[in-house]
Amino acid sequence: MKADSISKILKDSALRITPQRIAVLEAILMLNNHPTADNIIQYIKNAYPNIAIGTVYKILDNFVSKGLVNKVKTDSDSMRYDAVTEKHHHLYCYESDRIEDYFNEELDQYLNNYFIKRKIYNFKIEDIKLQIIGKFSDNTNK
Amino acid sequence: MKADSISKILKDSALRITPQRIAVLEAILMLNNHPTADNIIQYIKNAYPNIAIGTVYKILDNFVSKGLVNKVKTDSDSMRYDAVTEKHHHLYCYESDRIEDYFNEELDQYLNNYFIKRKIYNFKIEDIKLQIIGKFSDNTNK
DNA sequence: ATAATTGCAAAAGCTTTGCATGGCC
DNA sequence: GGCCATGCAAAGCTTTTGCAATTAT
Repeated sequence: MKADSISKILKDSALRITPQRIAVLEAILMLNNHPTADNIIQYIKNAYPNIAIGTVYKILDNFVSKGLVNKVKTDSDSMRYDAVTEKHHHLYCYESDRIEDYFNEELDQYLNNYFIKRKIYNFKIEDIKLQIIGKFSDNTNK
Repeated sequence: MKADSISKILKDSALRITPQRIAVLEAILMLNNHPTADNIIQYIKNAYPNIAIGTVYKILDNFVSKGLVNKVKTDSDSMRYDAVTEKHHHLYCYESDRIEDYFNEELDQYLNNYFIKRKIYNFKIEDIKLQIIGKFSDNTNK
């Protein structure tokens, strides 16, 4: 992805355009396995040896609060980040650390309708995310 | 819950019965909002001022590996623990930190069947967990 | 008896914070 | 120019680790 299109994404989110922000966003988009902050920092360091860890965390928080990036919950210590903002679910592989996106509008529709008919007492649903746990049949890490 | 029944649970899981383990398991069962390790430690300290933090973490790991307790992923820093081992999902309230269990066998059946018909390429599903995000209508924290 | 568990304290992550410097608009 | 973002280093939290002492079986 070109720096131009990334700049545009930042501008559209009313974020000041800085080289660090471009680098972080590009890293998340390139590293497709839902990178940790550390993955991102390592990736950036090639082109950008002086970037500060704190800066990356601040940028990530920033992106999250603007809805540009989402946090992905995992069982392990560190938070992972996801630049795909369309509604989707996740496939978790318990063998590798791989997490893949899973899109299925048909199922989302079904679940929406299901919970309209079958309300949960005392709870107003805003979103439903599936954690689909299992194993990839190949062994690549993409 | 009586110490007797808790001892039985430990014995059934082939775990050595110690006062610390009884206290931890009792705490998880009593604190119903999916407690953090720290919640558990605070709870235990009343009756048991000298319990070591490291011990509680070791006990929790132990319980998790025996399947007595499950870890619950959240957006926040700390892991939470769940003593309910039957298949269930979670309601996450984004306002409070409340997490409630949600059981629905009918829906589980449907999802099982759905994914038998509609396989995910390259992925073998072992379990599906719903994260149902929203808001409780009351304001209690139970 | 012996093997596992505990307590303690230190250390190891990951993430946040404060503040002076520098850069974007 | 003014304000916001960055770099740096320190500190905060949660969790893990190692080891000697203690306890369960």
